[in-house]
Amino acid sequence: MDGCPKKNLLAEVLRKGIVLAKNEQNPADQNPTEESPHRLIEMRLEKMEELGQSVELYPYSYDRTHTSEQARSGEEKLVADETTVRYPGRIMAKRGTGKTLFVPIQDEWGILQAYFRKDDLGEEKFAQIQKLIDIGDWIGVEGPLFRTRTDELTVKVTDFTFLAKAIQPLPEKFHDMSLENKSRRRHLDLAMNLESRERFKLRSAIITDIRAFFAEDEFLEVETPVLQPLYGGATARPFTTHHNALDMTLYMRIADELYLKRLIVGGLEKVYEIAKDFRNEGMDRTHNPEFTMLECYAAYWDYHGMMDLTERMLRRLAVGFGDEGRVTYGEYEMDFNKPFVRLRFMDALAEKTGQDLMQTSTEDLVVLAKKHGAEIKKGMGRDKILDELFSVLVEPELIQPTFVMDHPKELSPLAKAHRETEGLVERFELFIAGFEVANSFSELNDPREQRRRFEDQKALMDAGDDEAQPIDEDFLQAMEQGMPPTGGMGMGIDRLVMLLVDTNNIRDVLLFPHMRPEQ
RNA sequence: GCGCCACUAGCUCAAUUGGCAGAGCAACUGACUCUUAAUCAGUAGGUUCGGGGUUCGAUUCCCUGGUGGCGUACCA
Repeated sequence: MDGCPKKNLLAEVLRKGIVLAKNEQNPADQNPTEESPHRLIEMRLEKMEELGQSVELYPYSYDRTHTSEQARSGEEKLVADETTVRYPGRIMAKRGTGKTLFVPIQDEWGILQAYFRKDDLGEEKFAQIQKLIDIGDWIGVEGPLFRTRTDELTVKVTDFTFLAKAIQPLPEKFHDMSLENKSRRRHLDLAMNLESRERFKLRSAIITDIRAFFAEDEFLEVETPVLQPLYGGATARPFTTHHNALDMTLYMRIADELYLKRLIVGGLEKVYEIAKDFRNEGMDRTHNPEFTMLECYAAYWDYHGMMDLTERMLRRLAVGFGDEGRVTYGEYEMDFNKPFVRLRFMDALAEKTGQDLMQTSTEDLVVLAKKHGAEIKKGMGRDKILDELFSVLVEPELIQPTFVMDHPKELSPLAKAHRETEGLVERFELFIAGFEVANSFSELNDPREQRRRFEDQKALMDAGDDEAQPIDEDFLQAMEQGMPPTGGMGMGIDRLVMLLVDTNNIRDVLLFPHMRPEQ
């Protein structure tokens, strides 16, 4: 094998070839990197220059008479009346047969095809569209509508206006872009994928409908600070920033809860905010560093009131955006028309384990949890073990909308103690398709108790827990002014949208998800 | 954070044991007056993610850095 003559000969020839190529290259090629990478762009710039000699390259406006949708819906009358339409959009393809040219033009609502004929347009104009105007450019076409032999609604172009040049080429049209490319260059994703457009329009419509829902219920939409001198209302690490004029540290909010409660103290009885929150934590399929959170608070309500509100809201969304109240998510089919299941936390565990765990000793609880495959770490409190057990035994089965209520106390530092059962709090979480959609409490409004809990948090913080909350004296002072009984609810809007548009990746519902910088 | 996998033309992807880096779309030239993934003939396009190593020879094997995907952990 080693001395194979054929092999050595081949190697020698190849080596010579490489040396030759190098020798050729060195003297001749002064600028080897200059030429190739942008050849497509250079080509387009050249065409642009030529086109610029006869038309305005970047005109200021265009008078549209019809969108693609309006042209389609009004076709019968438009064709009968031989109405001249003026239709602008982006060129998505060019199909020429020498002296004719078919050009699909896309606007926000879809694609309408345009038909260019040399005989109709004359030599110069036809040469423009055929030679100088590229896929990706924007034009407005003018002419009557007709149906082609293959029954495609088409603008028969009598004149057209150049609207803007695309120096960059569009991506290839019949393969999907990678999720990375879609997320990094959303403008291309939106240009190429109408279903992506529809998804983001749906997100917008969902949020609009949520606002309408709260307006009908006479909630007041408010805005509270994003930049906060102290962060709170959740357990999470914050982003930190600096105010130059005041020379002070400010934090991006991790929640708006503490400010909304001050409004309740002030006498605004029903408030809500759709807030961007920021948490300095890991990113994955279901977490983005900035995300949209709905929080609402209502004076004189408890968590039962919030449960009713949450159920009404989600049923409305499922009717509006699902199939008559039914929503498909992956392999699951949920029916929002039926009353949501209401399941007490401890009852669910009792049913799964066959015993009342309120009475079980912590030692027995650890044994039980391990038996069911829950991960038990040192230092976990009794309630934390219950939570682990719950997430292993119960959560995966919560496909239909289900309120899990009355949690153990340790898990819920912001909730009011349960009015009947010792050791529990008045809280609910809404689970749908196996993940948590909403979280709600009868809000704690005793300032002495609130101060104790802040001090517990402070102790955790001093012990090195970087997710613990600092003591917020301003908030405590507001609470000392007296907050009426209040129900509060928080809902992750991004995850709600994921559910309604049936995707398992948060990047599909965020126009510009956070990405690591390229290179 | 950790683990596994991926990165090749503007885009989507090939490339046998380590042996001349390819296709489709987009682009360019030409033909074609109802096309619709138009068609036909031809042309051009590459730092194979960066850096190092092994080898006569690396897209391929090893090390290292980057980015991404999936899983997992933490977490609304």
